[in-house]
Amino acid sequence: MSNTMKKVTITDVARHAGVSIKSVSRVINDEPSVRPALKAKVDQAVAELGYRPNFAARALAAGRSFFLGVLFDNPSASYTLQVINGAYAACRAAGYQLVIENIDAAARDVSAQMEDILHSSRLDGMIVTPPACDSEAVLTALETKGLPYVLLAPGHEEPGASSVASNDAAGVFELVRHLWGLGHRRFGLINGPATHGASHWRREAFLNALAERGADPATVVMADGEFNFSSGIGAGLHILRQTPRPTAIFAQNDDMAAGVFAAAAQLGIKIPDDLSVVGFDDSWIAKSVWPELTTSRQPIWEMTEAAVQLLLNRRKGEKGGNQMFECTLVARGSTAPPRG
Amino acid sequence: MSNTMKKVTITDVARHAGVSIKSVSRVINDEPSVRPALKAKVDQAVAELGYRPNFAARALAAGRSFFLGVLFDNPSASYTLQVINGAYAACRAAGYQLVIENIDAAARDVSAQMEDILHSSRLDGMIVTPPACDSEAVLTALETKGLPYVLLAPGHEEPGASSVASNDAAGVFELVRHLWGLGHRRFGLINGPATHGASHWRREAFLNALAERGADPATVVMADGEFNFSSGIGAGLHILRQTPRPTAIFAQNDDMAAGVFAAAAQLGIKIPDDLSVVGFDDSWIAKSVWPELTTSRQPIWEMTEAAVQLLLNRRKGEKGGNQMFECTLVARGSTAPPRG
DNA sequence: ATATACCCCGACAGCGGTGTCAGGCTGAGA
DNA sequence: TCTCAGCCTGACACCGCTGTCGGGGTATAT
Repeated sequence: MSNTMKKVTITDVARHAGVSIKSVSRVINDEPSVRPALKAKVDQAVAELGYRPNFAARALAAGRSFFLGVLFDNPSASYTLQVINGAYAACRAAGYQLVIENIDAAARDVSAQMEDILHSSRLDGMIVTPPACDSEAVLTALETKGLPYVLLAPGHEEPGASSVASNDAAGVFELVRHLWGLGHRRFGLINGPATHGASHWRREAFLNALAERGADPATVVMADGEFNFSSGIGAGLHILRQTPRPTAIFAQNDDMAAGVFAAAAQLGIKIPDDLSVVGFDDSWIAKSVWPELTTSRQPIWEMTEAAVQLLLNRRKGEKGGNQMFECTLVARGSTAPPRG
Repeated sequence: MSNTMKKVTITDVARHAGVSIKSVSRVINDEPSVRPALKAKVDQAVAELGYRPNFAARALAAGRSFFLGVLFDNPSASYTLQVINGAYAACRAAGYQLVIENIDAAARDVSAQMEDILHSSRLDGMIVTPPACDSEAVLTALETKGLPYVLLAPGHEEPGASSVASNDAAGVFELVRHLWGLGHRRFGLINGPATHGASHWRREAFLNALAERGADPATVVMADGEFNFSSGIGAGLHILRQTPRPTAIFAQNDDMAAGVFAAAAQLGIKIPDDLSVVGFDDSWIAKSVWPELTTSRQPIWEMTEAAVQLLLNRRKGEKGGNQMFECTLVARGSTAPPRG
């Protein structure tokens, strides 16, 4: 093991193994056509010396940085952190480093921000999270810079772009099946902001699923939110003051669903006795309310790992693809049969 | 501006400005003894060519990486993200990159994990967040590697180490003053885990503040939590079932305070009418409950920025220091005079 | 005008790897 | 046994920037 502190370089390894530095380099990089015997010698020397390649030197010589970036726009705590964790794990496993980048896609100077980010940190690739992945300016910047990127849950079909998405529609269908099965017939729906693609397709999926069961979509009480807690309160209050009051509310993400809890508390409405609530994402907040929130789990971790893989594969010349992940129903305490 | 795409190197700038590359380097690095006229020429050339120094080359030549790490152990969403954001901003401002590192300080192989992290990513410094900052193994690894580090809210006095802390005691005193002023006399206290230094001193501060006002600390109903939501529920239930029931509960962080909300809801206890609740940190969850949580704001952003500065200054040979930040009371809807 | 410091600036050698390319070794075919 | 691919391996330049150090310029004193 590495008793040796202080920088061991490739030259040391080469000398120790009695081969050339280039050969060591080949072994390190898993290049083809390296005879097993050579590889063994080198591997042993590496182990004995505790050698670790120097990032900077590799980056400089190879012209790549071994850095992958994740671009965030809306730092919604739970979602963001899940993405970070997933990407982090995948990166480390691949010998890459993860760097976080933030922009404000709503601002006027998006292009300048992107220019700045892309220029200053020489990334090998970038994962673009919603809603940045739907920003024209962001994609253009990426494109002109020629940086490989993969879109996470993009709201639109980008011709040649790689993407990783979740089957939200199926997830929503499950949710509806669940609620319908419990006996609910009067529904409330809280949409997300129009800038997020998810807002559209989750709404469509919800209304379609209802229609499929013979319900009249026109009876659904809708309200708009911002994918955050406080907007959920407002939307929740709006919906819960309708007559007849819905017995179940679908909030398009967990944060807004939590807001509905607050709204219900204010109005003295008990969950799940008087009202069932479902969210979407199964983010951290879903288990931070009481009763815990029934929701549809989006496999964010897996999706992010896939995104990293896509990025790495593109380096090897492979074409990017479009992967789809399934959402799964997570039934918790916030849903129950309607009373009466 | 930079119409020019494709790598502009320091050589290009030097040629364009009619100076040597070393002079450009000097200007870039703000080295002393550079005549204004020279600096002006270089700056102009840099601007005209849209030059950005290459990270890898700088890192390789200078023997530093321009990377700062933040070490996390307990990915408590809100806290973690606030730290990341603060550190991110400070890093970018200083021309550094931020890399996130996770470990499991409770695991047996902490040393191996640290070894791995420290070896593979050649950081220039590291910010160590709680509770990792109190892990013997972590600090030892840092020390033997000789990597500059700064402790964020450490639970103990580490002789030569730099640290940034918040004045939790004062924050807790404020909280007590607030509750006492409202008329509360029977209190509940939810502690954090023993591995966190904060658990100890927040408890002491709370009991002292009460004693100072003539209350008998022995009447305080205590329960232990884990600094997370669900443990807050359990602790809350425990406390709220006591007779006589406390009229106010201090949970040592916001997550557990939110748990108390859930516990109260289960027992049909109304906040703030029947029970006042206060937390600590003013993290994201404080505004994700209803009524919003009265808490003590810990200036995490500022603290993190300070930590980065400390790290950067140490590079310049300055000695590290120990900075202290004040906590401020944030009165929201979860506190009110006790009923009756 | 000349000497004496002092202050700037430039030439050059690496930092630690990787890409290129030529040469050596291997095994198959004659 | 000799020839000729074909597969491995090694020598070397170079990626873009910074540290060192010596030379030249500038200002001040004489």
